[in-house]
Amino acid sequence: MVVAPLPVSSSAEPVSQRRRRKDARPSELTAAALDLFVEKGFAGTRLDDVAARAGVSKGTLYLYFDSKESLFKAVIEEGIVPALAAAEQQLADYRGSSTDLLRMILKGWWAQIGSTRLAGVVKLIISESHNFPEVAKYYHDRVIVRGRSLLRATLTRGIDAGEFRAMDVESCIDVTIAPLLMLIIWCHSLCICGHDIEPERYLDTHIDLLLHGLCERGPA
Amino acid sequence: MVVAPLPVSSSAEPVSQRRRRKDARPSELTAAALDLFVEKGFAGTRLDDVAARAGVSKGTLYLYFDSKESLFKAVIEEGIVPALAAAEQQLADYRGSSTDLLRMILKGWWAQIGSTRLAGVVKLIISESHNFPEVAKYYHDRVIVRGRSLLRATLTRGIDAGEFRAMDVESCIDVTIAPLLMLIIWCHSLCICGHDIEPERYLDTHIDLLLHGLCERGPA
Amino acid sequence: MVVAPLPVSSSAEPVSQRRRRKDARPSELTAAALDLFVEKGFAGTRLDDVAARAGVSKGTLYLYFDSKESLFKAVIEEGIVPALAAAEQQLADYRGSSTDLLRMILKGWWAQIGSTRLAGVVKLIISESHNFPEVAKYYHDRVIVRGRSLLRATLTRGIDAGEFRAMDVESCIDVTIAPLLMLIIWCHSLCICGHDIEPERYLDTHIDLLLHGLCERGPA
Amino acid sequence: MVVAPLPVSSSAEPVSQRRRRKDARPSELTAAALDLFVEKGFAGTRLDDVAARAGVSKGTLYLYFDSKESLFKAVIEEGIVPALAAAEQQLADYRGSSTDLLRMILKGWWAQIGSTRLAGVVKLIISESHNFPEVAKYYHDRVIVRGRSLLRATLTRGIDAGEFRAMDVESCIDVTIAPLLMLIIWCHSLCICGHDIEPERYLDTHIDLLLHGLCERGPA
DNA sequence: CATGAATGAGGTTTCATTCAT
DNA sequence: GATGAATGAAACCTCATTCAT
Repeated sequence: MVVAPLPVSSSAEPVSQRRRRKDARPSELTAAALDLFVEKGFAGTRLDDVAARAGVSKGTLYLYFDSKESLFKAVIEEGIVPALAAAEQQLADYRGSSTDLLRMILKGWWAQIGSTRLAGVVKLIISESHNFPEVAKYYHDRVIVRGRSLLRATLTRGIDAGEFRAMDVESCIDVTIAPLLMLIIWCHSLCICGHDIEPERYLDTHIDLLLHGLCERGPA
Repeated sequence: MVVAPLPVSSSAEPVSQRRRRKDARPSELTAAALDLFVEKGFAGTRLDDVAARAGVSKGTLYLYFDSKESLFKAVIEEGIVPALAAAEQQLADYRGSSTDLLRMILKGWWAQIGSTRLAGVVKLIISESHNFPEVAKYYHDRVIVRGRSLLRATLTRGIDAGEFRAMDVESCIDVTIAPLLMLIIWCHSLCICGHDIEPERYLDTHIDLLLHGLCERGPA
Repeated sequence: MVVAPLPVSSSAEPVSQRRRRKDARPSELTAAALDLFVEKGFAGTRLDDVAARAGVSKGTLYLYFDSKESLFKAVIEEGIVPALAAAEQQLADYRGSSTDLLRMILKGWWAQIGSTRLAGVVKLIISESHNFPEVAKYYHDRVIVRGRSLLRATLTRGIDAGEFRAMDVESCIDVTIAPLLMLIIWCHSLCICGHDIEPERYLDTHIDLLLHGLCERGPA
Repeated sequence: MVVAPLPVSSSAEPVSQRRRRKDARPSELTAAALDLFVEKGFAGTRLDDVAARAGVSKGTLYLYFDSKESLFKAVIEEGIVPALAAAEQQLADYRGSSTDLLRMILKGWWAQIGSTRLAGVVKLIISESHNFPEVAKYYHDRVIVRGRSLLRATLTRGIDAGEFRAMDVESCIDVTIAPLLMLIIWCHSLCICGHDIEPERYLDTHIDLLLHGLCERGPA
């Protein structure tokens, strides 16, 4: 029971203040919920706090979402798919070396997702998928499969072109993704405690090691 | 609040059945708690269920632990430190190439931690550290710092010996660890949904890419 | 709090569509409320549902009624009194045997009240009077007293004329009324479950037994 | 999820105070609930009040009943069936005139049910069956069907023996029962408001009218 | 007049914690 | 030492009521 995730009311006619507010509410609420779910986990988040952070009363939440669980699902759904679709489009007609393409994907991922509030969604999925199998399935089908396809195409292309060594592509995909996801987790959970990570340096090292590792004698 | 981390009752004198049972209780309880904390998260786990899984009454939990939170801390404390100490000892007097040492560390980590129930502790820390800063601090000081030292020493040794390229060691450590931690998370949270990971293959690829990436012309 | 019990707008002057609508509103609302109060009880009825059934917004209810309770009272008040007044008038100048009069009252009650939506009001009083003593008092004074008077007069007349046996009139009244009220309750509450009642047959049997019971050797 | 409706612990061995209390709890709770359900209706009854009346905390209710609804069902189930079974047994081997039998049934009903707290259960069914179809079905099958059978047998026996007129038995049953049920309703709901009923007189009149009505020339 | 978004008190339900047995 | 019945604070959720539009 989610309404109009994106209030695209670019018509010329004047919309009432009230209507504009109502259109904006769902994403105000999911934004507040995202922050708290990421911070406290699903079970640890109180709807009181979500409402307070969004600046509304507890009851208002229930005008837009049937239950805590449906709010959770809306948070996930609203977050990722649009971003991924954009990424796919952007890379579809890339011309250039696979090395550059791979570098561009990883950097782009950081710019578009990893460093934004969308990263919280990723954290959420990782933490809560055990308790929400349906959400995990949804996310798997809509995001993971497509994200892996992107990398698979890139790696395969590089191997076919002789840029990369012949390797087990499927596990290469996983090993490529893993440091990205851990970066999110570190930023969201563990930065607090002592050891700070500098994302740019971390990513550069990951890319450097990866491309060196993929190429027979290091990347061009 | 009593916590007997390891029921080392290897004394020769005969202990009564009841006494042995009492000594074993704490770790029976933390074992049950670990499973459920990993599966449902801290807030999502009910002490009823912990007690039921351990085969005792709910009240008994409070004979051994002051509160849900102290049970959580005991789960963490009991789990990791002994394992890490063993690993440090094992590697202290290693003689051989840094390449082999690094390979051995990663494989050993999987054998001693990643594939065992200790992995659940890691998952827990990752999921819940936000809500338990003290636990995160404790874990950081006792585990993360020492684990990173191990890798730092290995990488530095390899660079000094000319086996590895000169690189930014600190971020290399993180990038090396990340796939290990993600492997745990995948096994504990996401395996359910569709994409199965084969740990051995995944680790081999990680090691292969890493060593290729670290060496100027690939590992020997 | 406005209550227009009967929208008697039979004036000759033309009223605007809007005005006619406004006059009709209160009874549209009480009609919707009656249905739901009967079906779910007072506490179990949501004003949302009342408004939806009447085809107006929830706020509109509050233009006509101060509160849920005042809506309830209006439902009761609007329902019964007019019908009873009509019945009294109709029977005032009856000439004929008491047997026929009694038969006519019971049949008439079914035709005018028992089989109509007014029956719901009776059901309501029965179910909710405990929670609304004032409403019960009001109903008692306006309806019960007068209804019993009607029967008392009829029975007394029959006894005085030698048509009926001399009996305890007050309890005869109650025993006469009881099957009528239970008929309403059965139709409104219990018909659902299995045992169907055929009101005409039921009434005929009631009248037959009653008149046989009242007369020394059965009715003429 | 009801436990041991009747704590038949007449064994000689001493039971702990605590155990005895636990056995008694369910019926203490249903007794309290019955009172309030009858008085306020299902939706109008707060579990706080039920708990308070039973002298326990709100949480304790949930040790014995899964939900408000299951408490309601327990109230119904616990109440009637035993009483009816007793009545059936009592009448099974009756020898005597049908007139006396019928009189005995009606008087007995008042003594065993109508004048006891079981009457509240009847009131409840009447008020709430609309909202709880399953409960209504259960009650219909277990109570109504059997109660009607009792009367059917009696009436048929009387007609066959020539004591009663040949009549439509099914509707006679309903008309016989109706004043009993209304008596309960009056005692439980409407006595408050003015018109008091005297049950004994009311019943005598009902029986008098009924037997007179059934017999060709009045009962013997 | 009419709307329906917003409110918040109050209901049902859960669960960490206590304590008499 | 062990139990599990009892507690009550706090969570989720509902809905009568209000008020800006």
